Amino acid sequence: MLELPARYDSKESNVSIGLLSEDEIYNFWESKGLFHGSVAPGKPKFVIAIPPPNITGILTMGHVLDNTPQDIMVRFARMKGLVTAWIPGTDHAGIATQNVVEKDLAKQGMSKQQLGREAFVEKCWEWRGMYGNRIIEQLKKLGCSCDWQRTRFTMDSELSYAVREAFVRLCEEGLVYQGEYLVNWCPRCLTALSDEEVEYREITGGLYWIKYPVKDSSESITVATTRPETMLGDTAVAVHPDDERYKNLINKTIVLPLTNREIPIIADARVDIKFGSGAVKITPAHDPNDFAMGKDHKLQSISILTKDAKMNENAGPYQGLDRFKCREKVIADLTALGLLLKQEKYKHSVGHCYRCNTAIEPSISTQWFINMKPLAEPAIEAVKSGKIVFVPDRWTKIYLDWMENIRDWCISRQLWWGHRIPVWYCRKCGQKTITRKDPTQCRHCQSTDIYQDPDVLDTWFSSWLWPFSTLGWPEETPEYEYFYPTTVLNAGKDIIFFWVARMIMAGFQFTGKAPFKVVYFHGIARDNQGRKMSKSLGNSPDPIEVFEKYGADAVRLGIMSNVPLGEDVKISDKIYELGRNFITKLWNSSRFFLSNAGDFSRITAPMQEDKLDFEDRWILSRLNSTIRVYTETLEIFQFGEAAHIIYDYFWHDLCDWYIEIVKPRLRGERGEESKLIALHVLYQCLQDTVKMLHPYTPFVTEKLWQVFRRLEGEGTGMEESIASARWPACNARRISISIEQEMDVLMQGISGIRDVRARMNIPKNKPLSALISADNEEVLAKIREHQTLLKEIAVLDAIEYGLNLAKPPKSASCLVAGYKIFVPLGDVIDIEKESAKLRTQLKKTQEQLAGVEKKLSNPDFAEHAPEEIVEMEKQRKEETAAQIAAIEESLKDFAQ
RNA sequence: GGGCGGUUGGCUCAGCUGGUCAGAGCGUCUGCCUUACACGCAGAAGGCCAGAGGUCCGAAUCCUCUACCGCCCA
Repeated sequence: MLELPARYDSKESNVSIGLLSEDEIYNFWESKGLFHGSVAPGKPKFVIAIPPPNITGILTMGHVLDNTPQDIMVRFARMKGLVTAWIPGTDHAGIATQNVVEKDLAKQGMSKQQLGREAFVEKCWEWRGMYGNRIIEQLKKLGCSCDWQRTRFTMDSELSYAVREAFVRLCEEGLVYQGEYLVNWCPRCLTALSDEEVEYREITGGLYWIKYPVKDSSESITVATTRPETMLGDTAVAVHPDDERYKNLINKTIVLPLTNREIPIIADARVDIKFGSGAVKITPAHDPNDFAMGKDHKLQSISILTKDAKMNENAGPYQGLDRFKCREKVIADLTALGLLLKQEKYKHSVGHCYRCNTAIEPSISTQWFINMKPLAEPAIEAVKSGKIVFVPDRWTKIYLDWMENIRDWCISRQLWWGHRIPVWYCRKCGQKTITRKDPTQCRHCQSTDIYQDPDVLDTWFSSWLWPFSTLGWPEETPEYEYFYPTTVLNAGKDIIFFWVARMIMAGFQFTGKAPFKVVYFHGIARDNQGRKMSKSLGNSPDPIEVFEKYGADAVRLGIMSNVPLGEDVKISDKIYELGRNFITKLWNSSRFFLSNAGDFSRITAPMQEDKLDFEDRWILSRLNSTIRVYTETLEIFQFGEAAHIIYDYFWHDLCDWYIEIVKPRLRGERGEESKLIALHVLYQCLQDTVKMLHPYTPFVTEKLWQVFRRLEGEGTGMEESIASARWPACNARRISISIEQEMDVLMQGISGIRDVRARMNIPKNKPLSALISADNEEVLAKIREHQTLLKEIAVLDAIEYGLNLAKPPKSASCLVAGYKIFVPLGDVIDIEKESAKLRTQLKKTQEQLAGVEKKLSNPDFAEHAPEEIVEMEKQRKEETAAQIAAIEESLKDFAQ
């Protein structure tokens, strides 16, 4: 017999009895190649392209939350017999990586400029070689069953080739353009960003009211602004054309304080009359709205900032000052001149760089853009028509809103690390050459005096190709042919625009197909105070440490059983404990089974249908109902709900009831055959539970699987790993509502008797006698049929049955639906407690009755409600009334 | 300013195709080391479903409004 330790330990390894640690189990899986999906044309498949974590990343709870559901889906699919491929990999994270490597260099007193572009990129590759796979390795600790042979990196040569192809194709179709526009500029990272890479945050700043004098006049106009320093770049003041206050000033000239530049007062309907003074300064070079207005009014754009947000030569005496320092100085100077009329606290949202958190500086520069409208069309259609489904579906609307108002995508970045833009400029003719292969001469004038665009492409420009670039596109490889389109995309709700939307567009644009059928959105990991877990807050525990303490299984199960669909999850030690406790329970129930099992060969024979006892049929019914509902729930991605389903079945049905009921049989009290049947049933229940749990808790289930397999021995057909075991099939013939109801009636009685013991402080093991009374023979007969079970579980030494029995004196009563149990207690009875209990019950039941009567006495109810509902209520009324009578009768006994 | 999500026992959440729907886990209380499990067992207490109005024979569940919390987009 195999003795297992009393507690499951995820780190324990005892190879001699076949117990492996989580790490060893993972190695076993890998060595068997279980996660590799082979191309098998015609065979059903399940494919997920991982949202590639970036190479600078280390595992966070966010990744756990992101990858666990994927692993559940993939393992579930694999066990259902589909060819599965979960394609892992990383992205190169242009800004983030460059920042990290630069920081490293800075420690050595070096800058990337000193190093030069080529050497710097070389450093980045080195860095990537050293650290770029950390997160991938950590995913293994989590248990992720990725197809590691298909691991990809966005800068692999094949994927770079795909990026190149995509860019050139877009150019060929005229969807890419270059131009000078106001873009989001990060003065820290020194690059342009797309609109999505800017995070807006509420800032309490100031609103400054500045008096601008009108030329050759005593008049003046007051503007209100949150950025006074930009007045150095003002090229107009705008008012609303209908604003009576300023009508007479339109077209007059302002002499701009501090610089004495002359600028016009213009009228534009976009000015908000209610904001500030109603007059706004226009700085086209540093504000998006002003930029638009400047264009329409053909205003000059005066840039007053350098790339790193210091004042430039256009700022005159302020040159060299940092933008915020300059603001202070400008305010001081205006105050001195008496031109600052008012200064008030003001809340407004300010864009920040999503990588370094620096306030974005809108600034004019030449960048590359994609014209997105044409790309959006099929992507909109696909979601509208249901070709692609979002789970939960409320994201559909958010997606469509964004798509229908899509703006062009700035794809050039002033970085060195990334895919360099494949555009060459000719110094001779000034024309551009855009090609799939690096050119040696200008396509237009054949000059060899050409140079490549220094910029690289947005990292997301490679990520949006991920579902097919990882499969070999643009080559029509067998992998691409078979695995594409993929099945599901799993995504955090925070990357819906960044990634999901763009991938869908790329799918249609480049492959003509939707890249996946379903997008499953999950929420964000939060701490128990509800704050988003983040590196900067330091409130995200290191998952690896948590795995050490609780086991990866416990973390997975804990988190997944607390995931509201598509909502954020509050993560705390409590939820790991939930997982751990459950796993211990699983472990111990298996231990219990094994300690009774003896020779496995006796219990793996086909089940003898006619020998099954009532409780055997009951638990098999429960098992099969659970298989059915659980499977269906997983199919629709309700992972939290599914976890509860399996939890309830396993803990409450199997452990609390079945195992307890069957213990006497296992002790041999009902003969060897009965024991074997019970063992047989228990084994099936356990084994199916273990299988069903495998997607959630892959390690412990594999451990148990190996134990079972060892004991079953060769030749029983057990797969070498649970990862490739067959998903339990629901045997519908085993499901019996009537058996489940019958059991329920018994359970109520047993609970009632236990309650009596608890109330009266009667030890569990002290046998009691009971009288069971009902108003019809049928009920009594049913109960009598299960009297052995009842006696054993409720610890009764005698049961008397009778129709409408009178309550014996000094007895406690349990009033169960359909029958009554009296437990004579003699002097042990605590009359006070017993009557208190009965009184509360009476009150409650009377309230119920009142409710039902009210319903029934309403003539409209009888008239409008469906017949069966009326019938049900009538029946309920009778039952409740009978219940009340019973309680009153019991109470009478204690009246004196 | 627009949109979305939430508001259910002390905490975290289920339930929301309207009629035993008021549930679970944790926490609390009582009693148990009952030979699988104290990361356990048995039992109990605790909410009338944010507020107001409406639809309906009937609403936590549908509609409207309000309040508060959170998020997204301008």
